Amino acid sequence: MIKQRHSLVPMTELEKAADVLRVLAHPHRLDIVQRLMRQRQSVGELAAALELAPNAVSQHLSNMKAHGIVEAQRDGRTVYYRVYNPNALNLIDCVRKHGCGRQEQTT
Amino acid sequence: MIKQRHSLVPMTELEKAADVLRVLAHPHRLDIVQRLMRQRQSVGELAAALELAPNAVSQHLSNMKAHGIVEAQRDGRTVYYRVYNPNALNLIDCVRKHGCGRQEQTT
DNA sequence: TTGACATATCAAAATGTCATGATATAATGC
DNA sequence: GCATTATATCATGACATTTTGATATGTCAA
Repeated sequence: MIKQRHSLVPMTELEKAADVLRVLAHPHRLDIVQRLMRQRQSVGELAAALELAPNAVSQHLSNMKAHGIVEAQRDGRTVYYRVYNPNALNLIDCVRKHGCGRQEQTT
Repeated sequence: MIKQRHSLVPMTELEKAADVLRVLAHPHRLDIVQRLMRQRQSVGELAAALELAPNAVSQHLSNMKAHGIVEAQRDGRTVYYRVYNPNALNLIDCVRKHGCGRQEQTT
């Protein structure tokens, strides 16, 4: 078994990755995504669960949708969202599993 | 094999995760981390590789150090950095592996 | 001690993000 | 059509981040 050195991800890819990370880097949006990982939910359900104004939740969702993280599905007058991008899902899972473990720092 | 539903990560944890994600959500910092994953590097080496001013790189590093992502080690007048937080490392690996795959969106 | 080099810190302008309230659109039932 | 409910969009002030140049610190060699 030969130890393989990773090749460097090119800048264009890093920019895309940073775009997605920036969207995920918000506690409310992380919370939304982890809930959508369990099952699809409507804007209103999420707003109630997170105790946020519906328009705030709608904005977070539209932000994530624009970045391909979630997708919408309208049913009557309620709109259900689900996680769309499986890689964002992987990332979230990574965050969830490891707690993204920041040790307490000595600043 | 029973299908296990994930428990929800509490808000306090999500905030910590978001903190780290926010720091990683920058193309230059991602680039720095992926290079440090291969081997430790000095500020000057990184600055040359990224074609950035040394002070800019130093600031990125100090930001990441403050969040426990990298650590510094001085050798003479040059300061070497390496990845410190193994979970940040996992996250980066996740980003690297999957390209953090944003499909092109239809906005 | 002085000069040179490597890194770090500081400050300010430019830019970006967040939260909030007001308004707009979409779908339903009457 | 009109009222109601569910989402979405827009605008704005507050706040955070990024970039840049100027300055400071730390280390070495002579």
